[in-house]
Amino acid sequence: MCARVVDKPQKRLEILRAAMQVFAEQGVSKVKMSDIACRAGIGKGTLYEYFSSKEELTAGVFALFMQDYEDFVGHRLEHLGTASEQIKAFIRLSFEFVAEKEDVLSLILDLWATSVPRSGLDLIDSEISREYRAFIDYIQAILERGIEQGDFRAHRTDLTASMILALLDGLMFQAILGIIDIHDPNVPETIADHLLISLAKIEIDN
Amino acid sequence: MCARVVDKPQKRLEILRAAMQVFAEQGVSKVKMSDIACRAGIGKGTLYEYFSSKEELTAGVFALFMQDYEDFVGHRLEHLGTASEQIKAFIRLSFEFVAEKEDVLSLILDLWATSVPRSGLDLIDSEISREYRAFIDYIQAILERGIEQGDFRAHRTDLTASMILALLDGLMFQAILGIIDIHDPNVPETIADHLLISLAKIEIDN
Amino acid sequence: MCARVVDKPQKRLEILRAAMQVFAEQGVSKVKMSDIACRAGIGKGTLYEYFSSKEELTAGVFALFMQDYEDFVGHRLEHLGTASEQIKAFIRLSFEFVAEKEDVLSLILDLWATSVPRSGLDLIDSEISREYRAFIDYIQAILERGIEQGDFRAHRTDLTASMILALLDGLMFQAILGIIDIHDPNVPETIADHLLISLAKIEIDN
Amino acid sequence: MCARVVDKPQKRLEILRAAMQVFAEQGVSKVKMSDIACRAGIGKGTLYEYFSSKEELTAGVFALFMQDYEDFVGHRLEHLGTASEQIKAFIRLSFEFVAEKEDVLSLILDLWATSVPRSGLDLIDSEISREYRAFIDYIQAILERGIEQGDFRAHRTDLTASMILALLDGLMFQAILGIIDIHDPNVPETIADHLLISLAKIEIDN
DNA sequence: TATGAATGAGCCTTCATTCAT
DNA sequence: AATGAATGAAGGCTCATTCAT
Repeated sequence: MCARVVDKPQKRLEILRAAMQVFAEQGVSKVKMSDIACRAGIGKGTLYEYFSSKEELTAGVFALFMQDYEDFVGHRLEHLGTASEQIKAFIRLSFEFVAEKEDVLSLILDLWATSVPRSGLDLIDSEISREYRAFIDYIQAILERGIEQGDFRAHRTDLTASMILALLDGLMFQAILGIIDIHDPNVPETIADHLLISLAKIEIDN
Repeated sequence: MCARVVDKPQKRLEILRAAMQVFAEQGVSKVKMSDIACRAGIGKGTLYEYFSSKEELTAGVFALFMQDYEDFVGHRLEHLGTASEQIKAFIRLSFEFVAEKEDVLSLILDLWATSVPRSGLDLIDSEISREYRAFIDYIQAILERGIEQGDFRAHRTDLTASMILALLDGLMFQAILGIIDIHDPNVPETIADHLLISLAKIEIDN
Repeated sequence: MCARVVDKPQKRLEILRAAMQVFAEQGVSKVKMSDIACRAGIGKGTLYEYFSSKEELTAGVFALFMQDYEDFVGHRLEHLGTASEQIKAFIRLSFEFVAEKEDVLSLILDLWATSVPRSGLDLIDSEISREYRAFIDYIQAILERGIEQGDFRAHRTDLTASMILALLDGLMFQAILGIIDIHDPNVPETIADHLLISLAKIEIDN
Repeated sequence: MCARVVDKPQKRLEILRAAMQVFAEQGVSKVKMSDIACRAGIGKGTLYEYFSSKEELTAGVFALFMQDYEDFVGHRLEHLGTASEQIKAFIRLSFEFVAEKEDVLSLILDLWATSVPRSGLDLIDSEISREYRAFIDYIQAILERGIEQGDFRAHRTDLTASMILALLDGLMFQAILGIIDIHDPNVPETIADHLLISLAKIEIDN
């Protein structure tokens, strides 16, 4: 009769948020579509109005998580001055992000596991790889600028960028396992210091 | 009088190796018990003579992987001299290990995803956590000795140990994604250099 | 807006009736869930919308059978006059019931075998025991009233009640084996006569 | 080399006794061949030296149980005088038998359930039926003799024989359920009294 | 548009039976 | 004769997906 007006994109987002929670709590492979529907407060069949399969929904959750990270970090980095400051801020913001997202932190592991090329979930894995490379490029660009501006010594910035992200990833894993305290501000501070020391121009000069 | 003689521990190991391969190729959750049996060249039912469930078999695979790593790295580290050398060797050996194990590398991600505390697989998760902490302690001990011996400046060795492992973990992830080349000897070299620079006593003195 | 409308209790009953048939034909342990689904004209998975396991479904079938018996016998007994008449009617109705239910008669044996305390099927066994005792109490009450009213001589009514049910159970077993003819009206008649003779007040008086 | 001398029939019997125990404890369908082998203290494969299948072994257990009953009751009945005494003794001995066999009592229910014609276990079911009819014939012969000798009134002895066995079967079931106390000597006494009253010549005369 | 009842392919696990020793 | 490791058919149960309402 009369078409109820539904904000589809909005509802889609709500579903993704609900799914993200449940995925984080139980792990992607243990979660049933009905669990997600239940958490989202909708019917099981309705999920399929927004996502054509569990795989697509999963990909959507992962994409959203990456988007959250980009939004969280990206916006606050742009107006910063030196490359050093940006690197330091990047590390700090990354920690803040995971601290804030603590409840869905374990999702990252599933995200990683799912992103390995062999998995049938091609929707996801190519996406992740691309996003990941984009982050590396982003960091690398900062490093390059740092070298240009005399902040950093010249070096293989691609490797350093990889290192920085690797460091953050690995620490997130330890945070999930409860090995490091994600809320301790000393941690990102110390990490950043170590890093900047090894990048500093003065080291080489000596 | 007496039945077929079988080296049970040996066969158990063969099954684990077969399972490790299949897990790496397809991901733990996609692999069927029949796949493993098939790869191991035995009947499906025979698996249950050695493992009471898929979960237990999975735990066994993970434990074996960790054991492989410990064996690979541990044995070659002991006879080395200075702490610096040991750290450098640890990084290099870790890279060598993953380069050698390239075919089962992606298993690590499943291992991690499975090891997050919430997952029902308690057999695994406590094991992983414990193993992981043991590694950190091991590195930390090297660092402490390095400080005593004047190789390294004084600092929070717990954090540095965490960092080193995090770095290696994160890089392994990138290796799996194909972002870094695990066979390039420059990578561990550069990583180690960065690290040692940031730990070196002389930097601070200056 | 709203999903398919289904009379769940009604469908549950239909499934139980179908299962009852198949159980009677092949024996509980030989019947597969898929057999039941097939007979009920539904999909295998649908069974699990109504029963969480084969055990629960089995318990449901048994409960239904007992219910049928209670309904069949109970309703027609109430308006009868003397205790003698009621006992006689109880025996006759029990025979009529099994004659009518001839097709599912053999189910009783499975029901009994399953109801023995040791079997894991606790859902069933406690139920059966309780129902059985209820029947005994019911008969005992009739006997007590018969004594009060001078129909029967005084005696241990609990034992007699047990006897009466035992007799009926045992004869049902023989009916299943084809040893007695359940349709012969002389059988319940003769049984009842024997019984009433042994209960009659006049015997003792003499 | 040298053939070990084994008393096959003896060992066969030991296996049957072991199986009888386990069947009684867990129910025929829940018992695994390995359980029986374990209880019998032999290897799983050895069972198949004595029985070609689980079905045959099960049939053997049931036959043994019937044999035990026949032996227990039969031998002590022969030298008794009147038919009344024999009937009374038969009831008492039946109770004594189940009291003595209390540990394997629940086996009877499985025996019955298995004996229903439709069950695939044809080995067993025809056997049971035949044995059962033999018992009825036996009782009937006693009754006939009782009539000839003037102990009992004339009546349909086939039905009475059925009744007597039905009564005993039904009471055994109640004993298994814990409804009657198998050790209470009043029970068989009372049962027998009821029965003999209803059979007595004098009743009819009056 | 929303729903949840229905479905059946698919998987883990069991266990009677076989057979090499 | 005795054994127990190996097997694979079989069955209970799950869950992503469909579709009638």
